[in-house]
Amino acid sequence: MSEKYQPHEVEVKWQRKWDETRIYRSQVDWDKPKHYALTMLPYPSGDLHIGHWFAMSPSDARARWMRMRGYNVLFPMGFDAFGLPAEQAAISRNIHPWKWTYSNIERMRQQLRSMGAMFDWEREAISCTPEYYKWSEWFFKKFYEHGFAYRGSALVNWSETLQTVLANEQVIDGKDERTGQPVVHKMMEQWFFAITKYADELLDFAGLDWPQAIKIMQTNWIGRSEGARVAFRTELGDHPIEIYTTRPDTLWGATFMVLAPEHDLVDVITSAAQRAAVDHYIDEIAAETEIERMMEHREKTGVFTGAYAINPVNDERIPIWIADYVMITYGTGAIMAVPAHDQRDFEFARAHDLSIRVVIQPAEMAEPLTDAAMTEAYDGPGTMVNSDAMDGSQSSKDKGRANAAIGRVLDWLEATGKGQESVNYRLHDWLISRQRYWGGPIPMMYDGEEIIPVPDEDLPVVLPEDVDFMPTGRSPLTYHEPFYKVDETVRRETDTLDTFMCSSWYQLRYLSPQCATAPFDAEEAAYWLPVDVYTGGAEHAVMHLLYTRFFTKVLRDIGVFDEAAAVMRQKGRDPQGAFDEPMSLLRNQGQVLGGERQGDFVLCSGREVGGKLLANRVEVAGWNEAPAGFEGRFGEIAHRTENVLHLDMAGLTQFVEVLPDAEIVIPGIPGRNNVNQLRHHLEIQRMSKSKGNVVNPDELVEKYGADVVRCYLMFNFDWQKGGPWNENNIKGPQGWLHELWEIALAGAPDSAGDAKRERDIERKLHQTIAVVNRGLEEFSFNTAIAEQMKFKNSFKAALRAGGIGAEMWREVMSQALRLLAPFAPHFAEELWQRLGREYSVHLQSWPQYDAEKAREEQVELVVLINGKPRGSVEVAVDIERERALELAVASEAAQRSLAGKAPRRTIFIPGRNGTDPKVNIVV
RNA sequence: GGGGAAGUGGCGGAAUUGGCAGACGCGCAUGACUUAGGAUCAUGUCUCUUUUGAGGUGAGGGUUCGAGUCCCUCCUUCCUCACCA
Repeated sequence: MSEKYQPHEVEVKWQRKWDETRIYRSQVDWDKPKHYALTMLPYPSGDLHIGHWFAMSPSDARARWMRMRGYNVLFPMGFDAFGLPAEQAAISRNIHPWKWTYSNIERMRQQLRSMGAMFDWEREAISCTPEYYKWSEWFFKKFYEHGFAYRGSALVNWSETLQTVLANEQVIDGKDERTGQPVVHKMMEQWFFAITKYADELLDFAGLDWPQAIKIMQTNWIGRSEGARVAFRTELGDHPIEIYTTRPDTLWGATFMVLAPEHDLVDVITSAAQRAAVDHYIDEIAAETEIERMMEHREKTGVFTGAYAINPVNDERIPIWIADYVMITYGTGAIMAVPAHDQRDFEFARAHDLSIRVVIQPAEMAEPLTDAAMTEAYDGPGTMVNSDAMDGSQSSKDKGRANAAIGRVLDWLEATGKGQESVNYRLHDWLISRQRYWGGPIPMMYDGEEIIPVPDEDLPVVLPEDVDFMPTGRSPLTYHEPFYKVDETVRRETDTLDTFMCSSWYQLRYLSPQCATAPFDAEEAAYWLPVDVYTGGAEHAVMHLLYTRFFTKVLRDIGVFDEAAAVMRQKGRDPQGAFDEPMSLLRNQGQVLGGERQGDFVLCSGREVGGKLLANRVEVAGWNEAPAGFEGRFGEIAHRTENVLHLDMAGLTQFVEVLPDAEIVIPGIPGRNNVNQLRHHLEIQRMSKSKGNVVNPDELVEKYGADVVRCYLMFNFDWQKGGPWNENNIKGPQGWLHELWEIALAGAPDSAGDAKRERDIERKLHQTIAVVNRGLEEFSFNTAIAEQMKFKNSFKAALRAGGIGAEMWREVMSQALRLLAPFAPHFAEELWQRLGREYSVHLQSWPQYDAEKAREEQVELVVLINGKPRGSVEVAVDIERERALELAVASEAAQRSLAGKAPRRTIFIPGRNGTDPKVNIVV
């Protein structure tokens, strides 16, 4: 009996040895091709989550593969260490954020090491250290000097719970995206980054190999739209009210205007008679949170201001209302309302008895459309009517100038000076300041109204440690006098930087985390940039991933990369485009979800038809046994397709078709229920502490060893999709490694080699190499491992059958272990050593795929009859078309189907890349 | 409501450009070994059918010699933005 594989001893041993021998140290080497592989850095929350393993260990496998293929690979790791949780821990548990963060980092570093990844720890960067945030501050100053950072007043998202403002990107459904607490809009003076200056460039993804979904999300977030700005003046006084519209072709249909309640002009134009009503409405709206304001299917409320505007296109007098369905944050915060052709305006008009005028006659309608006949707004294509000189223009479904009517009106507006063609963005400037302590200080000072940047030689502005964390909600910096009081008149900024700013450039700090004279070393940047492969979660689609693109573009434009570009030229590399985008290729992993959940046990009654129960009543039972005397079917819903339930009762599957009008009784849910509400036992959900379905990676490593966990994560999921956790499946990869261990320790056979059998295993090996390469290339880690399992099966069978000589055995093992090394680094290293090979397997070159060796000699010629496989004939791999047709037609399967007749048609499908050729015979 | 992704065995999931659907693994079944097995090994495992054969990738239609893959209609699920003017 051979020795068992002991993961713990082996893994710790090799982790130490790798450290000691520094085999993962990455250094600039201009003679080697570079590969910068980056995986998103974690926030030091306390413990490494299985999600971190799922994101990082496949990324590590891919980085290792690139390295073995001869690339000089940089695969760094660090911590995104500023942020609110540390501060909350300080307040609630009286522990300093430094201490909390550092002990978490300490712990997570150990957990990361247990993963066996090839992180180069010498390049570790931690965003909350003065050595790091000095350069965050420096960048802030650069942005300020070049007009990309400015202080401005704006309506911002304020979180009462967090006592800070948040960026738009951090607010989801009116709630803070981290804590789920509501936010309110507040007018405040804050620091902004001018990301909107790059709106158009950020819409350009040319040359980026990023997931389509991310590109679309960013495009939607930026929200570019084309239309016109038109100023309506008020009837009394000349207060122009500028509106933005994407439908200038409906200008003649504007029967009223609506301003957002927060609009500046509301106060100016409101009549004395309406003053009380308007003020009352504004107060009501202000008291609402953003969540309430965004409730679906809200009634369209609003009040008349008492003022009238003049529509510049036809000089009509129209009333001005305020309503909360107009958002101050979009466009100009004011709209012309065209109820006939905009659903929201339509609803508002009907609710407040405002007039509706049709100005687009529907294309498909013979009779003129009248407002009385309308039950909803018409926003389809048609002909402009009631629009003076523009009548007859054709309005299509297209947006912008692609629509003839819009184009014509835009020209007319420009020519008459009544309006301008205009592009609008949903994107707002990035609100960068936070009223919190645990962030990078903003290096600015104030002398009264005057803004004074902190001189470079005084950077970094250091976060004071001796502060009190009182549960006031306010940042301790605001009452730490030595910090904010620079001298008698000068006060220091007490707001800190959004942590997303710190993570917008961390890929640069990894290049030279110890560099004291610059944010990064120019030569390192010249060699390593841009990041070649970036992996991480899709939840950062419009925050981090948009910010870091913006950041990179600004740095490029203000010359931060100039020196690196010079080094590139000097080394004979073209810097053109190298600094346009931070990451050339991006892939998102999916999410590991909690395990299966028990489903509903149901009692179904109805009538039996053909082995199936047609149920007219389904009741969800609170127990798992049928009551005595119950007739019908009872069981757990194992599966459901449409209205057919697959009931599992004592391992037997029964089918129940739920009739459309069946009564469905679910305890606790009164009223009519739907078949869709029935839960089958596969329902899965996100892992969370409150659901008690969290998987702890430390325990898994303890139980199975890191390599088994790595292989399980890579093998059992489609990495880009994620899926439910099922620890039973870990037996697959575990058994595979176990068998490999047995094979390796059994040693080389002493039987003589048989040429044909050795050729067979060699062929399989090279076929495996090809599939593993493709799997790693395409982030299809599961197929890369499946193919190696298959190879193990073949090799095992071959060894049992005999005919594999010692030399071939050693050759196969050598290659197989190198294929395995990126996936199971410790295990492969251990066997590599036990087979007497030179340290380290990770310093070996990747097995070279040899197409000639992978080539099959004999293949199956598949005979298809009308496209369905019906037989096969063994033939040579390079069989000619004519010969294949002949053999196929002569085959038994074909003869049977043809029954003496000639085929109507025959099609030869050659075998690609060694796959079987086929002949389709149409009879 | 807009935008996007996806629906394949009991389960996780495979299937280059349309070319043998269900690789690999889990589970399950049978057998072997064992004092024992939640260990290990072997064999089998889409469905129906006696062989033969027939059917089968959410539903329905279409294109094609041939469709999981392409097109149209619909259903379901997930993600995302959301009164976006």
